[in-house]
Amino acid sequence: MAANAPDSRQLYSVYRRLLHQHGAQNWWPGDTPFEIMVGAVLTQNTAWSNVEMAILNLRQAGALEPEVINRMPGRRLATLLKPSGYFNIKARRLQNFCRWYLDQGAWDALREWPTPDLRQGLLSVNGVGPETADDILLYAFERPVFVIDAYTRRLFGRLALLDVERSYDDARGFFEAALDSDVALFNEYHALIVVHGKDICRPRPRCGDCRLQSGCPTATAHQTDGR
DNA sequence: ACCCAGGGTCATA
DNA sequence: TATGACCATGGG
Repeated sequence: MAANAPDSRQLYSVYRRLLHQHGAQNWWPGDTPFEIMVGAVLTQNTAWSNVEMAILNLRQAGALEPEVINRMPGRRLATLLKPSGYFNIKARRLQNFCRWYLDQGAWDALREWPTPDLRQGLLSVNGVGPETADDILLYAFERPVFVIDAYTRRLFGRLALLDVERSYDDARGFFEAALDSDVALFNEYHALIVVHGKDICRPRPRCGDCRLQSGCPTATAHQTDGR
């Protein structure tokens, strides 16, 4: 039932309100492009506080470099990743990514790739899906790509600006068509959506009768959308 | 003792 | 193509 035609004014209005409420976030929380890429993989369905512990482990082990991650035994890597959860899968995914990253010539080569090619390359890695790829494109390679995540769907779904059922690429196209193609804008907007989601735009409480993962669709009595 | 978190892949129908 | 199972830890 949600309106789906891109509406620039509404999207910019929401952006200004988020910025006013939360202040500039200056993302991504990570020092180097490669650390950002690692964080993007590790944060899949995982609280960032857990990811931080895993990245700290990697740093202390001198393993925040693709060559080191690649030649490390999978078991050893999984141990370092333990606090971030899904550590066996993530160890494999990180090594898949690092192998691809080095095979393509690492940063100096990849930074020259056109965005569509870079996106396809990232998606070709087993363990890198659309959101992880776009995190990397936007925050590491500074390409104007609008990241869609669970917080984005929840917030704009509740604002009735976005149909929650739309596909990832469709939802991304919705934002990219309505907003100026601006890296700084996309960067800050997504960061604000996440911060707002953690603080204010909470998940809907479960109704007790059903066990749907994202909350009972009929349990509408809540005051968690924020203003 | 729940519930949730900045997803993605794979097997099945 | 569409749903479900699975992955797993730390914090509220």
